[in-house]
Amino acid sequence: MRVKITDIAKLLDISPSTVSRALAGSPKISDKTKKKVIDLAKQLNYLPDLVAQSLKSNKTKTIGFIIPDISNPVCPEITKGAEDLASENNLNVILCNSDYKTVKEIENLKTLIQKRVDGILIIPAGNGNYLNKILDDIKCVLLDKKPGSKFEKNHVYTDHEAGAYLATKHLIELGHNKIAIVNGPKNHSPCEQMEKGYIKALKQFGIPLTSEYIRKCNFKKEHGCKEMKALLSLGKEKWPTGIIFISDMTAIGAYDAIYEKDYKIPRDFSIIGYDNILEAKYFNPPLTTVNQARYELGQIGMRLLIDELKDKKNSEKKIIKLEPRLVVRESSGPPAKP
Amino acid sequence: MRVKITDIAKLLDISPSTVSRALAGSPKISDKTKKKVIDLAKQLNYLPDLVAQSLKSNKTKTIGFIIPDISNPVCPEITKGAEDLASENNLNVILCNSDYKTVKEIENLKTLIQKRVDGILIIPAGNGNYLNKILDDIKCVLLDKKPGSKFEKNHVYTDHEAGAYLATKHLIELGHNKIAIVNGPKNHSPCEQMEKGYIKALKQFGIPLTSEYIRKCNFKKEHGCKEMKALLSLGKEKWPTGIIFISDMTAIGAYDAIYEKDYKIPRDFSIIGYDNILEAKYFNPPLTTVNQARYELGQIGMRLLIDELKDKKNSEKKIIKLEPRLVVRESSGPPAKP
DNA sequence: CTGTTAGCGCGTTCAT
DNA sequence: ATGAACGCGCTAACAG
Repeated sequence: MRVKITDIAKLLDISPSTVSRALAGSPKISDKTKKKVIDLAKQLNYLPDLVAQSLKSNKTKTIGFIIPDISNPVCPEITKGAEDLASENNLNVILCNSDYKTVKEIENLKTLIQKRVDGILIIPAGNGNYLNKILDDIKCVLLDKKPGSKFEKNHVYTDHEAGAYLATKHLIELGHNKIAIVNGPKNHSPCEQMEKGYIKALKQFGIPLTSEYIRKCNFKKEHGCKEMKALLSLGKEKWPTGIIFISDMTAIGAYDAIYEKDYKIPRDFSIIGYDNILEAKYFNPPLTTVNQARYELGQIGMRLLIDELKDKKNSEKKIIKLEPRLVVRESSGPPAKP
Repeated sequence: MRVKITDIAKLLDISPSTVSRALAGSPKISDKTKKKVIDLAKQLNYLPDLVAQSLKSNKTKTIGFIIPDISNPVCPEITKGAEDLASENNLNVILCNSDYKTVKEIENLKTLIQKRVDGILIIPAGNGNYLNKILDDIKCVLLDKKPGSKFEKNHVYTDHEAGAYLATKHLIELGHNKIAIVNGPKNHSPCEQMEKGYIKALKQFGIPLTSEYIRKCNFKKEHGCKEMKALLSLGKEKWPTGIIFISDMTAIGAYDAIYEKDYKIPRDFSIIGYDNILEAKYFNPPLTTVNQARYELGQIGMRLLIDELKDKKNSEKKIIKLEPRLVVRESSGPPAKP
């Protein structure tokens, strides 16, 4: 059995509240009793029961953290940024994967609320518009989702519209005019933004949209490979010469499809990824990509949440936008002359 | 204010215990009251307070999960394996990073115990021998640590001795006899095992040990780069021609050091990594490495823990050993002829 | 300075 | 089939 406050009280023949106060360092307790209590507690290896404390205090010192998939290479650093700061503030993090499913996300949310977490950090699986009801009066921060017109929550997000715009413009300036985007699923906030940025750049440079060049897939390598194969099957005349992928992982899947047919990058296809994962620099050829500050995203999100936890009066919500940055490497170049 | 059982009771003019029983589906409650209660609960969006339940039941439905660093590319998949299974079993996971520091690890452990987690999954930061006292009567599973002679806990680990042996033997069979290992820090269980495997292979093939060829560093890219530079500074005569790294990330750091001096892989140096991260296949050249089943490690660990949670009688502890596998790619080849 | 009492929200006796 | 009373471990209000 674990030792509790009443055990110490009995052994010392004092009341439980005195023990509690002594342990809490209350100034009203004599130094003598304080010492007695603290010594015995140490000796018995007493550890306060945080569940009981939570019931009383209405605080759990625990944060819920919901992300799509920790094995997506983007997530670990976001998580680390959040966890590091939580740890510094004596907070623990419950990690939940939604697997990009809003149903699972909502289940996770309910459980977290039942566990009375002090706050929630969430990267929405979908567009996140459905979250306002559930999150209601929970302190929380939405990550990587551009806030809608009526935002009621804190937001930290990367300007993916700008990211996709930069990538598209880069290809256009290299001389490409047949540019495809292999985007993520519909109804996913960052992907919606990326499509906007892509279209904005094309329009700006007077390049007509081609519906076959706007494709959707999921975030894994295999999906990128499959979409690249679909593009290849369009026939040489209609091939896009520059392709932007939703993630570095899907881009690397495209490498597979391209090499399988003995084409070359960037001679035949310029490939641009997204995320700038650590390994992108070492791909063959090194991948041109859009860098986003992942650690900061998590860290700033947790910062906002912690600020809100400390803040008694329910002050105004904050929005923080992070700027992505194009990283030009060798997977992009001018298109082959016909 | 959140709605609680007593609220429902008052509105229905029945006792809290009846509500509690109805919600729990007790057979002693009439179907009529049951329906009334359940309907109202749904209507009021009642969610039971799990903190209060935990205090009563001594169960938190929460697992503590301590790893060195979620941003180390090995960890996410282990975590996913564990979390997926936890999720299926209505368990949540509190994620803690020890940052490879035993001090932080022990702090995390204490907090988790105070939060009364049902069990703990841990990848020890060091050799883990100090853990027996603290974990004492906590249900837990040690991950990626070879059990000592007197094991009192469940263990799931990869046979890193075999992994390093395979890598070393591969280099020897290619014709190398100057083989270095850039290992992880001392007192780290997997690294101790790897050194054993390396030495075993050298001995078996009658190759003498060279102390300068046994190096230690940390797990990040930069550390691998630094150690490779140190090896390069040994001078051409003493250069090892084959080098085994503790991780794919440190190996890729070595690529940097090698390319900086315009040497070639594997012409001048054969490089072998460890882990087989998803991206290793796409490095330039594709990295020969040792594959370990990461998702399975986490999953099997959680399986064991869940089994132990269900098991009333404190049954015997289990040890599960996973076998690594050499993945030969193009970063390893015969040494250059003198 | 210290002890007594009460209550956080729930489940579980023990009554009826 | 239902209600009253109690306790999980801790802290805070009240009393002295």
